[in-house]
Order: sequence, then C-alpha cells, then structure tokens
Amino acid sequence: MNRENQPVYLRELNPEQYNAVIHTGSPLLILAGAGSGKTRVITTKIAYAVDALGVSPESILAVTFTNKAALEMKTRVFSMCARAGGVMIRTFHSFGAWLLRTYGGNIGIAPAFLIYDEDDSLAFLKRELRENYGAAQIKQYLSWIQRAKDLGLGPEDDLKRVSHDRHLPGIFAAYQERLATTGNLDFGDLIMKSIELLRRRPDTKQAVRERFGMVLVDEYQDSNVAQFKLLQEVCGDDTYLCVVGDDDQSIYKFRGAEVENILGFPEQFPRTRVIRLEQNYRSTRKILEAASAVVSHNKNRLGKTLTTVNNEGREIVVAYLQDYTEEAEFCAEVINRNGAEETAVLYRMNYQSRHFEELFLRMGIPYRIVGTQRFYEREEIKDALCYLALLINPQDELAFLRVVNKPPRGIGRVSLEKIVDRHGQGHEDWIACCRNPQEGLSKKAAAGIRDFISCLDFLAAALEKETLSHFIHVLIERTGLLACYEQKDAEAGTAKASNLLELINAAMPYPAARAGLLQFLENTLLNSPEMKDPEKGKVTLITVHNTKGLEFERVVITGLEEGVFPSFPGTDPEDTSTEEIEEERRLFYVGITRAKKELYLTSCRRRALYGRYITSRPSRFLTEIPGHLVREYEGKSVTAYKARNEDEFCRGARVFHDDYGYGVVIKNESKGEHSLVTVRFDTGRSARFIPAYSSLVRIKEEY
DNA sequence: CAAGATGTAATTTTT
DNA sequence: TTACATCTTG
Repeated sequence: MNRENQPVYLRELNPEQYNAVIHTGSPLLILAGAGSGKTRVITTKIAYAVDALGVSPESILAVTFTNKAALEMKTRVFSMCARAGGVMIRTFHSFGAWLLRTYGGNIGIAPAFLIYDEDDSLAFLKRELRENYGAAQIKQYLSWIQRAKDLGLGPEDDLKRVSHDRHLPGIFAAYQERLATTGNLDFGDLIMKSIELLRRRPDTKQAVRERFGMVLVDEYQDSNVAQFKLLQEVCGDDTYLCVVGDDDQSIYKFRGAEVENILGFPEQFPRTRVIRLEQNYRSTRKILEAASAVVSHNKNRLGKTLTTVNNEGREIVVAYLQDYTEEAEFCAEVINRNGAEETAVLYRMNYQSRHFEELFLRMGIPYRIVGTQRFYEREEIKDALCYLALLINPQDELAFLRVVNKPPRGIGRVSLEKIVDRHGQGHEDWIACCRNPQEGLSKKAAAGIRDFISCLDFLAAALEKETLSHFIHVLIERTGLLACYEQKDAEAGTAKASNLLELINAAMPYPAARAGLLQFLENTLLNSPEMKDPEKGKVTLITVHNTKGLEFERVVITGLEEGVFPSFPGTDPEDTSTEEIEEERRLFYVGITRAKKELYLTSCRRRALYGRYITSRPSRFLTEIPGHLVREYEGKSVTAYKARNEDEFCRGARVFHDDYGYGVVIKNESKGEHSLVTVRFDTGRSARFIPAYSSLVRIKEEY
C-alpha cells in the first residue's frame, strides 16, 4: 500500500500498529505487549479518526484508568491533531461523574453532588458500625462493599461472590441509605449509578449513544465488571468500540480488575478483530527474554511473543544479599557507578522504601519517592476541602463532623453527640440544625457552635464576592486552619501550612462562586495532579504497582524473597492459590519490562519483620529466569551468603542461628526433600535443623 | 475537653 | 518496630 502521502505520524508506525490505527467497521481488541507503543497507537488512532476519517471530535470518547494516563493521552492527541480539542478523554470515574452531572437528574441525582473518596467512605461506615464492630471489621465490610460495586452488585443482589457474611447485605444497604441522605456519591457509585441511569432511562441511553459513535478504552485488562457493564450500556450496535490492553499486565485484581474482560472480549463482542502488538521498542533482548520466560509460567493468559530489534544488552545481575541494609548499599553502589538519573529502585511494599531513604539520605544520594500520599488526602487539605464541601452541601454529614471542631472550638464528643441526636430528629441540614438554639449544651460548646456558624456565614458571603483562589485564602485564615497548622508545623517540623497555601494556587484556574467551587472540588479529587514528573538527577523510589506505564534506563527490583515478592500475607506459602501467584508474577513481569538497558534483582537472606529477624528464601521467580541471562553479583557479601545449594550446610560450615548464636555444622543428612543439619554451637549446645524452616545462616569462616 | 498510656495489627491501591 | 486507635487521666 502506498503510504507516501500520509501524515508523518502514520508513516512512523509498524504494520500492526498501522492496521490497528486504520481499522474500522467491527469491535477491535488490541493486545499490546509491554513497550510496544500502545499509547502511541491509541492516540494516533484518535488523531487519524478526526483528521482522515472526518469523525467529529465530540463523538469520540476515550477512557483510561488513571488521571496520569488521561492527561498524557490528551497531551499527545492534541499535539498530533489540533482539532481534537473536543474529544472526551476521561477516566472511567470522571466519565461517570460527567454523565451523572449531565443526566443524573433523570434518576433523582442532584447535579451538584460531591464525591466521597475511600477515606470518607470508611469514616462514614464507621459512624454506622462503630458501636458493634472493631476497626478491622469495618474495613473488611467497606472492602466487601467496594468489591460488590466493582462487580456491579447492589445491596439487594446476591453477594455470595463477595462474601457469605450474613450481615453484609444489611450493612451495605444501611451504608447506601446513609450516603443517600447526604446526596453524595462514592467512587463506586460513579459507575453503578451511571449503569442504573442508562438502564432505567432509554431516552438518556439513546442520547448518549447518539453522541458517542467511537469509544476507546485503554488498559482494558484492569477494568472491572461494573465498568464492563457500563461500557455495554454506552455502546450500541452502531458504536465503534476499541479496547487496548495486555493481559500479562493485569495487576489490580485485588481492586476488582477482571482479566476475564480482556480474555473474553472477542466472545462478548462478536466479530471482534484482534491485533497483536508484539514488537517491543523499550528493552534489550536479554531483559525481554527474561520477562517472557517468567510470564510464560502463567497458565491463564492469551500468550504472545514479544520481539525486539534492540541490542542483546547486558546480563541481568542477581544479587543475593544478607539483609535490607546490604540491599540498600547494593542499590547505592549501582547508583554511584551509573548515576541516579533514569534509575529506579522498585519494591513490593511501601514500607520497604525506608531502608533506601535512610541510606540515601546519609550518603547524599538524591531521590524522590513516588506515590505515597496524594495531595488531597493530606489531613490539612482534607480539612479545608471539607469546609468547602459543607458550603456546597450542608447535608454533608462527614464534612460537618470533620470541621465543626477544627481548629478546636470546645465542642467535644458529648456536645457533638447532642447535635447529632438533634439532627437525627428533624430533617434540617447540619448548618440549620446548629443555627437553632441548642439545649443542654455547655456554655463553652454553645459559644463554639456560634463561632462556627458565624464563620460559615462569613464564608458563604465571601464565596460570592471573591475569586475562588482568594476565597480559599480567606477561608484558611478565617477558619483558623492556617494558624492552627502553623503552630503544629513549628512543633512537629511538618509543612502543613505551606500545603494549605498551595491550595490557593491550585484554585487559580477556576471560576468564582459555587460553580467554580464545584468544579474545583471534583478536579481536586478526580484529576488531582500527582507529583510524578521525573525530577532531574534523582533516583526514583517506587512500588512496582506504581511503575505501570513508566520506563527507566536502569531498574533494581528489590526484596525478591518468598513472602515479599511474591507476597502472600496471612496465607501459608504452601497453599497459596495459583491465581494469586500468577498475579504476583504479572507484577514482576511489569517490573522487569520497565527496564530499558540494565536490570538488577536483589534478594535478602534475612529480613526485619516487626523488629524481629526472620529468614527468607529467594523468590521462586528468580529460578524462572533462564540461567544464561543472569550474572550473579559477586560483591563483599558473597562469602557470607551464596545461593543455597546442597553444600551450603556441609560438614564444618560456620553458621549462625537467631536463637542459638554461632556454631559449626557437625552432620548433614538428606531426608527426602529436606536435609537435616546438626549443629554444635559455641555455647556447647547442639541442635538439629531443617534449614528451609529455620533461621540458620552460613557465615564466613572467621566469625 | 485535651494530652499521655496502653493495646493491637501490620499488602499492593488507579478512582 | 512502628503506627494507629482507643482508653485513662489531668
């Protein structure tokens, strides 16, 4: 075919990418391997549809999972095609919010609803359950409710797939009811209510289907059942639907992601055309080969063969180390040799970052940590946002309870209880409830309430007069939040006051008054800019989950030990289900494929757990990488600990045990799977161990 | 009503 | 070990 006359962005594509871009006429599933130019294809496809096919930008809907992805897609589409400004590029939740604000009135949803995040939901459920349940149980129930919503199930549905708990349906129903009295929605509702809207109102469904003739979904492997149902409602027979994803990179099962969505897409949508993107542009051959070998151990996958024309590259370095201190030292060494920029240290769990932070701080290695706490989740920001929320919606119970005594106004638990009781009797909102004379309140509390009300009145008036940004400035001063946190900052060395001031800047782009405030609140929550822009010259500390969509020259994946990576909390490693292991393996696969040129894997012999050392075994994933791709790190620690082979505890070997201390192996018998080792300790005692189940470590002879 | 004391639990996390 | 949540005391 003649591609000479086509725009540059088309000529740069490989044949599969090209076919995916120009395809029309049936549902399309693009199976895009890691580093295969997935985002490029989806953005080019949008540009091409507008430019070459004459599709109206307003009729295109592109859905992603993260704000970051949405933002990136917007930027890339607009840079390719200026006319694409009208394309709707949103996250699933943001799309739901749009749908409900636009048409929600048809099913009785007030367009000015606020969105409760997970913390809010939990606080909410706590109010419902705290009399009879512990914190852990409440969390469990919330998690079940969320899972149910992920599956598109309401309180009245059969919840057996979520849990057999007898009380769940009742608690779920009570939660929904309580939420309804505030008029607000939680994250799950943004999807659930959208489905309900389109099902109950054929007129709305028709309007939506007429508007969106072309729908694209990115990261489809992480969609859940509810999102699939929503997609089914949005897409009619005439809608062109294209989904992009990689079943090997599905890592959010614990959040309700349903790999079946992508695996079963061709059956769900008849006449589906499947295009595979298997050409990798990111990694060296060795890295890619390792990644493929590892993930090929998974059974539940479509299977694809990634190839690359890139160089073979260096061997993968595997370092067996003594403990997390040595691991941090190893990372420091990698960084000092190669530079911090374009280097990432990956770990399975957030708390693992501490060891790296400590050492890097001491050694003066510049680093940044990605994705610990979101801006809007900060205590002080949340306080300010709750004042704002209360101004928009005086029914907002949660917001009221959070800020009524913040900063302290002398309204304690007892006084609050009385107000809550009083509110429960009438049907006035929280502010009206406080406005009326309070009986039985202490003088102090009554004064506090009066103060609170006059503060809110002042703010309500200010909201109409000031720009939003200035209004927020007024708010944090008039409420006393700023002063309160300035004092706390001085005591605790935090930076909460400056975060509050940051909020003033964040509000700059928004219009004034209620309308602007509403937009601002939604954007803070649903489009909160995460501070993920790679700063120059710093090493990146990041969880493996958070690396999705990123790439680095050099990657160190740390903590490759059974129980850490793969992780299986609370479960016996022996009976961990294969499904769980496969998800962990996919996560490892994601980690490996982030590396462009160099990959390092570290595994520790001992790890500190809640102040105690426990021995761990190397991750099974390490054995899944073909030996010829790997070079074992031979640093200072090699003498202390080498990969365990039969000789590790041979007769005469010097060993250390957590409880017994130092000793010498005097006998080594093989018994089936495990060897039985007899040790005489320096204290004179002897004991027998199965090394696999003990904390026995081989050490250097000198010790 | 607010600061200290004791107890308990401990993944990953888009929105 | 540490972080937090709930309980007790000033």
